[in-house]
Amino acid sequence: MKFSNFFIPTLKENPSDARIVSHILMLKSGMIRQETSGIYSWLPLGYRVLKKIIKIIEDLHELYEVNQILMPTIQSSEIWKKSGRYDTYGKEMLRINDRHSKELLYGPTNEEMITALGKQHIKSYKSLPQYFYHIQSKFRDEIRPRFGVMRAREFLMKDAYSFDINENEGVKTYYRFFRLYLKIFKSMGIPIVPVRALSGEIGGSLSHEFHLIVDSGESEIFLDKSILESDLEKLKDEDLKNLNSFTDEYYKNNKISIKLEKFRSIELGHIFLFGDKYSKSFDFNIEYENKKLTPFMGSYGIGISRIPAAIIEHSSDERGILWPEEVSPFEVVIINLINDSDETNKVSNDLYQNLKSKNIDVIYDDRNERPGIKFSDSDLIGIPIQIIIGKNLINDGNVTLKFRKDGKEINLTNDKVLDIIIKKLKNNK
RNA sequence: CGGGGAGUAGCGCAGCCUGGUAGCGCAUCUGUUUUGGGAACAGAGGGUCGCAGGUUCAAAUCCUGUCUCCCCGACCA
Repeated sequence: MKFSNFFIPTLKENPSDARIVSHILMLKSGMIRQETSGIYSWLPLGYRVLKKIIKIIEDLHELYEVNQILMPTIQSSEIWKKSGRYDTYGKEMLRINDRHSKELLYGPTNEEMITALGKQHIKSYKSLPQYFYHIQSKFRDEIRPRFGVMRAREFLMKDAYSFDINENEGVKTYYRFFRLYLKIFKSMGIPIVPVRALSGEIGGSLSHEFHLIVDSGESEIFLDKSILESDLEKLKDEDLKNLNSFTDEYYKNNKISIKLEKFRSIELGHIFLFGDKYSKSFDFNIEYENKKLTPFMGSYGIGISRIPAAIIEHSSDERGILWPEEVSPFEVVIINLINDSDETNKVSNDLYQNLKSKNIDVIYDDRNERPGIKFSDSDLIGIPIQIIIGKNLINDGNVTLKFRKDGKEINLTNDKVLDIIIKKLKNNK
């Protein structure tokens, strides 16, 4: 993408409505636009980040043999009456009537719908286990939306659901998703911490949340610091179960007496093993060894649209955002400082075309703007690698490779840049 | 829902107390000069002052109602 064609309404001044750094930077960098309280449009820059996150989630769910589907955002009240949650869910649920006065709702989650789907189509125990997921907008009518997309009312969520023949198998599936989650966040460059949690509204016995530790986080967690350094993917199910890390709620309710450290954090994922709560209320039964079997279920959520904000909370400086390469809207930005030089134009353009042909996400700042503006925009939007092309090219045939995170600069002849960037990005993949 | 704050040009704000018909910075447009860290000068365009009603010769300003947004608290990915 050329910067001159890229729609990116950046702001020079801090928006008056934003308080926390991620909200400020997302508005300033033109990632999002508020439509009304707690409801946002994703503009090109923001949507690119979102799509990177979605791609990682999709690829890894595919790797874990989870079926991707797409359920509707609008649901009928009937299935919610069946589970009993139409009454208990409360005002968080946005209820709508259609022209025939039929009661509809904008789904806050999909346990009921997936259970109805399972009941209709899963007819034999031999087809279990079954795993499904989808990525879709949800609506929860929060009492007070805040912090931009961090606590929005409409938000994008990945929610997966599992059906197993019994609790034993359900627990295996649960830890399968647990590991999948560790892998997903690792692939996004996010140091995630799993914590034992209460199940809340969804119900059930086993539940974990996946948190990112940041000082501005809304949640509080208690944990044994050694967890932060250990490679959790290598642990056995049993060890994952016994990790010393808890949500504050769980910590207090269960009167945990071990000495643990308290951190502020953002919840990015939540998994539940809730058993037959929904399959039972839907009368979802399968024949098994001449008896009835009620599938054992779990659900596994990731708050996708919250992730970009969480990453920014975790990683920014006074100039702007610092994206991890894995989710950065672009991997490389080419900054051409001299717009009316044939030489810099040619080198910039060639490099741009070459990087694109190697499938590297590159944005080329070809605007007729002053250097200061180009530098500050690049820093603001947080692209990890900058290639600066200007005077040095004309004088010495050099371009400058600059890393957003530490500001380190390397001068190279322009024929070497391509190889070095390709090598660097490949090493991290 | 309780408590607080705010709606004036695309963005950030002043003006309101003490009514006299709207201003500043940034952005935008034109021109000239600039160009390795948010340029300078000259000129130009842009506003139903959130909305409705009232008071008044006259309302951004006073009064009443209403809508929206933000912040603090209880709820949540």
